Amino acid sequence: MSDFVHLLKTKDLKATPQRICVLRELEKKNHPTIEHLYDALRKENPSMSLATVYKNIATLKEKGIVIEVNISDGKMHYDIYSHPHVHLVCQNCGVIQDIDYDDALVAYQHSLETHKGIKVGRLDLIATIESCSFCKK
Amino acid sequence: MSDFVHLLKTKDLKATPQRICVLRELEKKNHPTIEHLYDALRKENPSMSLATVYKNIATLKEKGIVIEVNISDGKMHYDIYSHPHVHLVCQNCGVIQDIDYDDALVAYQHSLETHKGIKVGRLDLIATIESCSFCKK
DNA sequence: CTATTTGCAAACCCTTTGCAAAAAT
DNA sequence: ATTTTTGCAAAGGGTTTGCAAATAG
Repeated sequence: MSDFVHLLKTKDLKATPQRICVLRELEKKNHPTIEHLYDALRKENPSMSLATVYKNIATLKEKGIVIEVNISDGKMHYDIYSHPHVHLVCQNCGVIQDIDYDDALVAYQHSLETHKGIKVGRLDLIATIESCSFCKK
Repeated sequence: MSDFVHLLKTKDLKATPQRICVLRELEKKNHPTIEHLYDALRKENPSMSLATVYKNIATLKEKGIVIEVNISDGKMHYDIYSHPHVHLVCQNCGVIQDIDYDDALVAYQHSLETHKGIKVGRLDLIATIESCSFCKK
């Protein structure tokens, strides 16, 4: 049994081919939009519907399997959520990269909690850079 | 001459009453949505058009006077941009607060730049908290 | 067999656009 | 007088919904 089938079962979701394809496409780490997913998946399965992509993403989001990445380009991007991480967005080519938390970010979260007397549930951090190794500018 | 009129002139924008009202409403620090702005401004000026709010926000954003705050609630929120800051969003009541950068966040940005060999242009950071002093939960 | 999911189309926002009239400089 | 901005209505684009048929477990 593939990992995705198992993952879906543990979350009480049916392992439909459409759903597994969505996860497989997300796994490629391109941080695709709904439209990207739809275009890619329609090539394998021409009857795949746009609404199915939307519904599956909504379901996977509710279950915490997928997170939304909002880089303010007018469309939502999606990412499989494995552990907390930061997104690095290249202003030049649009590539989104995942960056693991480091000690300095953990320290910042602690400083926030200490100084503001709050408990941070989640940090959504998008760091914009002018160019990256993919566009080499 | 009011500060806003002066600000607009330095950015080569005409100081229309509608534009000044948008800025005044943004100044209240409620991080309003377009709809909030429209509803509030229509009370003072019933002929104020929704398209005018959109156009002014777009113009003010282009000039760097206003920034978009995306808390993933389906609508964009807006904020006057004075200096870099973080947004704290209460999951319970939806209130958005501005938090100034502190040494720990500056340290994190430096660690990113040092370890990844990148130059960060902007950090968009949204910290989600479960409850806040406004909803007292 | 039962509950969930799919696919289609229509409906639903929120946002943008075109254009003539009004206002700012 | 010139250029920008406003207001209206229509169009646009991404997302959601309703429902019958298909599928997973």
